[in-house]
Amino acid sequence: MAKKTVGISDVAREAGVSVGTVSNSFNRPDSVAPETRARILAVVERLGYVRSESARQLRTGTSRIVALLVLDLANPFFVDVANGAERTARAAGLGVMVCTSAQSPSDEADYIGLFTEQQVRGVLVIPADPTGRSLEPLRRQGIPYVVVDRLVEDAEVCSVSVDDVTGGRLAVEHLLAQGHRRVAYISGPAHLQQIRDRRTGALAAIAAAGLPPQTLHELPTVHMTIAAGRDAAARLLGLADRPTAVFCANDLLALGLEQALYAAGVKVPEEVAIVGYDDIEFASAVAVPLTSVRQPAAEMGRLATQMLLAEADAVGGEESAHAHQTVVLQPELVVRTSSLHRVG
Amino acid sequence: MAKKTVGISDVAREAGVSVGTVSNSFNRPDSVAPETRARILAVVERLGYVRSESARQLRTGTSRIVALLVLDLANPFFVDVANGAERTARAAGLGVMVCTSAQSPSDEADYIGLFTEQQVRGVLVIPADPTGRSLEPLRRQGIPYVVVDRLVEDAEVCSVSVDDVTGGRLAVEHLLAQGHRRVAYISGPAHLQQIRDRRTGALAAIAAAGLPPQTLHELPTVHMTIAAGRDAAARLLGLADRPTAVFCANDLLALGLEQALYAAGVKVPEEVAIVGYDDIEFASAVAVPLTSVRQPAAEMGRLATQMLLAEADAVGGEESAHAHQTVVLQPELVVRTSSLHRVG
DNA sequence: TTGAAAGCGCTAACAG
DNA sequence: CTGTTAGCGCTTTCAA
Repeated sequence: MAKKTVGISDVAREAGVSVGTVSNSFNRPDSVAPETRARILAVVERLGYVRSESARQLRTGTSRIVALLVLDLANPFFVDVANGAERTARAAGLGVMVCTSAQSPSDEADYIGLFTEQQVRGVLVIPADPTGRSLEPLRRQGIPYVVVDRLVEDAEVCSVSVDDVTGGRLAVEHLLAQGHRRVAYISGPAHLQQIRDRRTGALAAIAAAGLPPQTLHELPTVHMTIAAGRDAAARLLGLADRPTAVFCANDLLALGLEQALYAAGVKVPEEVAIVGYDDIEFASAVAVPLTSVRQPAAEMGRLATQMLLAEADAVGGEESAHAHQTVVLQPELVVRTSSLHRVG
Repeated sequence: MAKKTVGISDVAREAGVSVGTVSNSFNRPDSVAPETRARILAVVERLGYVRSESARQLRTGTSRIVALLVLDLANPFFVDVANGAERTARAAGLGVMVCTSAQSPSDEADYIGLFTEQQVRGVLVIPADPTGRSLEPLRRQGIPYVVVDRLVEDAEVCSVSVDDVTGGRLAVEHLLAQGHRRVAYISGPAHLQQIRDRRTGALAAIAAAGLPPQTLHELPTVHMTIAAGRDAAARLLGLADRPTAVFCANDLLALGLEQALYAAGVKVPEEVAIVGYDDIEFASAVAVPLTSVRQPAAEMGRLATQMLLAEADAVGGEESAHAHQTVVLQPELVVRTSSLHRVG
């Protein structure tokens, strides 16, 4: 039963060459005579030889997997980011380890610990810990990482994010252009920069239109889920001077809101217009399709991975000072039915 | 810049002990004097020592990560499976590498190759290759794996799946009970056992009701996505004797269908009743909530992981013949508005 | 309870 | 073009 695992030396013996030549036939094929190489490959095939990554890694000091730590795969937005990352990494011959921090800084720290022990090639992280302290081990171990979906000013780290101020502005500009003068902002945890930035953008749009800040009525949520969106609907309907338009901090909230409004007999967009955020696929799949601020999620994953690999190569190769960069992508408003109704 | 990475020998020297003792203080704490251990830990802390997994793995022959290969994270059903698996693995101190085969047998084969090279602890796989041939390398390498979401009769492998015949039966029984006598089945690729099983269940319900098989009108799709659901709606509406009820092979199809029907002015459930499959969160988040056959996705991920770890332990430990098992979970019908209207 | 030493399987010089 | 060889950092007997 205990069939001894076949190693490089077995192949060498069987092919009548040295282990070095076998190794070369894999890693520098050109330095091996074609005929020898063919013979080796045949033996590899016959014996079912499989390289041991752990041995290679121990030797070379670098693994062939990159880690991606997201907050929550239940939000399709993060799935899109993951897909973009996975495709890019695979194109480079690397595997991606997708993990979920569930927004928990301690889970995040655990995973970061795992990644350092694995000596992964690099990590893409959407930070759960606002202090950024949990990323410290990566820096200490010299493991490249890029922060995704968060703007990081620190010149010592790469980051890819989307301009949330613009996103918020686009959303509310659109609403104001439809004639709305009382807008609710169903938001999320105040400690999230994104939530603050989108509010800033929203207020900028309001100011630009010559309206008072009170035009925006914020309804914060804790979880930014569909359920939270339903709850927010109840609060919205309870408001004295009910807003005629709502800007939601993500599509999950918007979906929950739209459903609850429907259940309450409140017409969308006639009585309440809605704009969501992220433009997840489900946003366009409901009866009254959702207007949403589209974030280039897959593109973010792709770019982040490219930057990560570039940094990893720089570290691996020359000590050429890798220039950390901060990329900020632009969002885009996708107008659909949920906001298409002029008022006033 | 090139700060030499600190290894176990650095810790040993600094703590005035041998490397063996340092290793023991991690792996068999009880065999080390508490005082010695404390001293070592202090040094570890001070030096920021991190174990090298690759070295451990090379030595012990087994890694601390399990792989999960799903078809497509865009379907929340698979995300739920992944979450169940991830939680269970983490509880066991293992990391999970979630990968996507995009339904492509060749991508699947590539990933399986990666997993064998990594010598992962085990793999959970939702097969994309119906022949099961791409899993051969795992078997050859002696890497434990369990097949998820597919029934595998083979006594040589563990599998966890859900009873699709029952699922199909539940869905159509419900529809017939509402008085429907013409039911459409918006299905998927015929090579999928699930698609066939659900049809079998649907037909069984029809037969049990004393109705002819023609009662079921199948509309196959290629992709089982929201877009495919919209397309199917068009086909449905073009039918001569239009069915009054539709059973969809998954919720994505059902969502697309419901949206298209709404756009066409066809009332759900009054004119057409709908039952979906999977009970993803979004199914209950739309204006007319979807009746759906719930599959215990997270439970499947959890169970599969447990079985995998059990098998891995069996392999690692004694040669105690691990008893492969085939677990079949039961689905459950969740009735919501989309099917609540009596006809006839 | 601790130390010494033998590799795990591979890559990358360096010789030939 | 190919062979030899020295480790990569750790775990694990085996002695002391």
